Amino acid sequence: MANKEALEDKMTPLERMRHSLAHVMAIAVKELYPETKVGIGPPIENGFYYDFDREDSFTQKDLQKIEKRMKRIIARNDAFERKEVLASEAIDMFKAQGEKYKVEIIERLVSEKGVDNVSLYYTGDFVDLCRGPHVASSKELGVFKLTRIAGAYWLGDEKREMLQRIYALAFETQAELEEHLKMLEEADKRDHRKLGKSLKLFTTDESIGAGLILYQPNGMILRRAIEQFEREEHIKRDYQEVLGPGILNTKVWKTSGHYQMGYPMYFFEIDRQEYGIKPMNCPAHLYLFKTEIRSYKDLPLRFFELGTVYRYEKSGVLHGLLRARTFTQDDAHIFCLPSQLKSEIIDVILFVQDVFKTFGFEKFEVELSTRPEKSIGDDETWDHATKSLEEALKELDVAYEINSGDGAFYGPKIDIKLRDALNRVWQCATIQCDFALPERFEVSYIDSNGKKCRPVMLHRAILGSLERFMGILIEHYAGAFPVWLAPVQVNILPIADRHHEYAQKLVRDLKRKGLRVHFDKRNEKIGFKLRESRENRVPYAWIVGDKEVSGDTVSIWQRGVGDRGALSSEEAVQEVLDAHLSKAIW
RNA sequence: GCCUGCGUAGCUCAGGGGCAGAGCACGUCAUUGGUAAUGACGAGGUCGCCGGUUCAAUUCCGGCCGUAGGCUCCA
Repeated sequence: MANKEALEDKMTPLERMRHSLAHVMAIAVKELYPETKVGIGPPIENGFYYDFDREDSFTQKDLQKIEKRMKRIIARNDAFERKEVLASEAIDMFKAQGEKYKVEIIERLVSEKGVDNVSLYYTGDFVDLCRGPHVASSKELGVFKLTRIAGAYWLGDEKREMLQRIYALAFETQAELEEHLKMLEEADKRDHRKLGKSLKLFTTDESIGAGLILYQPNGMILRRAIEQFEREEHIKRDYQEVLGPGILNTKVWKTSGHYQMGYPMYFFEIDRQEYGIKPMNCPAHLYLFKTEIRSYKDLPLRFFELGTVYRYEKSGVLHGLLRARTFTQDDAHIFCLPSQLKSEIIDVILFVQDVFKTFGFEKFEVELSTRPEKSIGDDETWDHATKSLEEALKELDVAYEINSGDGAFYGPKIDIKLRDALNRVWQCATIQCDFALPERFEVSYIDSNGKKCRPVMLHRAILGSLERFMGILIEHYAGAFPVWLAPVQVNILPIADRHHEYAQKLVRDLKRKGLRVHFDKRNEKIGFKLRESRENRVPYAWIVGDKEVSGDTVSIWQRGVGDRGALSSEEAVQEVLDAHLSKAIW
């Protein structure tokens, strides 16, 4: 076993505290429910968990009892004592206690790592196998709160037994804990599923089926705004938009390999031919490439598709817009010469950054994933591609981390993640080199010597899935979208019926400029209409009454600003138009 | 797919073996108003679906579907 000092170095004091609290939780559970067998209990971001095996399920009430007992245990102020023993001794001891999971861990350590000794930690009467380190005594433990119970497979293996995991938050001070709870509350308020419902963006229905999204008119406006922007940006950058069919003969999925790999897709039969609903857009693009003899002069060739795909996601992973069974990718495939690889990658990275920034995301994280053990292609090809990716990143002076061996079996890749307003990380963009598909579909171009050659293929997505990105946008802005994305940009609120005619003129003015306006004609008081406009996060409310009609003005209420007073109607229209066209973020 | 919880009006939710409840939204009427909720009246339900127990099930039990949080997956 690695030496103690090295491990202590690796664990921060906070992690050590959380880790020790996990032990305290195990002690509490064993004291309250002695028949329970313990699994493992590591520190995690914001807290810790411990896995238990017990006949009865833990309930929310049990959590309170356990939490109380933990506090009592901490008050006892037991020391955490470390003791090193022979592995065989430890096995005997845990066997005698019936702690089969601990026995399994030690046996693994012995057989896989060849350890002789293991370390045990004694806390009062409780002994746990653990490499440590721990706090010296329970006095040093901070504040914590048990949060929830969840199922978790032993060793993360879905074929093994399902244990009960108790999650807890833990911090050094009460203030930090409360701050974190506040953050969770804020995240809950921003939940795209809740906002999606209240802002009438999208819905789902159990009669329709799990993981299937229905766009409401407001959601469709948001989606179209994103799509239109993407089309324009792609065309600017010499991509050609294409569209493949939603179903392709299964033979194609056999050629691509998805069929043999058991890719989660849907199949059905027409005229005794089996078809598969597309879970990816690439095969169609490969066939489109093959419709002509391509010259090296045609490369790079960039096919772009807003491609709607269907995937048989497991029921348990579905999550609003973030994980649905049908979604649309902003997908593109770039066919190029190996020598063009680097500059293509640079262009894609710049493209991604541009797009992210336009949507209001300033912080990104980049990961480069290299060749995994199981992979196809020769060393030279892999080296060249990986180097191209890496050089592109270096040339752009982009900070990145390397995920060694985490690439796809068919090629290395770059993933670009963004951070949202709550500093959460979301995986969106991906740039993947693919050596497999050009080969499998036998695509080629003619080089300057008249020879047939295999082009390199890049798969890339910027937003990833439009649904998922919309979910991220909703949470990032908490539903208060910038003008260019807002389903309703201006709400016109007349004070009384006699102002409707003037209001209608304003509606026309705005619509003529292509702006999205809602005219609230309801027989309600202005306070009520304004309140609702605010709740719907509409960026502008224009209030019109006698004063405005006579002066050809509007009284502007602006989101994030409040009552701005009167402005001439002409200037007001121009202001909204500017905010719309400039895609200003506020 | 697995574990645990949940499913009552369009929405948010209360209730609980014996006539199904509230607020908001919706409809009608009155009110024509100046920056976060005008008032009155009305309509709205196979209590997710199927089966079982019971004189009686929305309520208890089982299965299924959906959903929430995790796990596994999504590399």
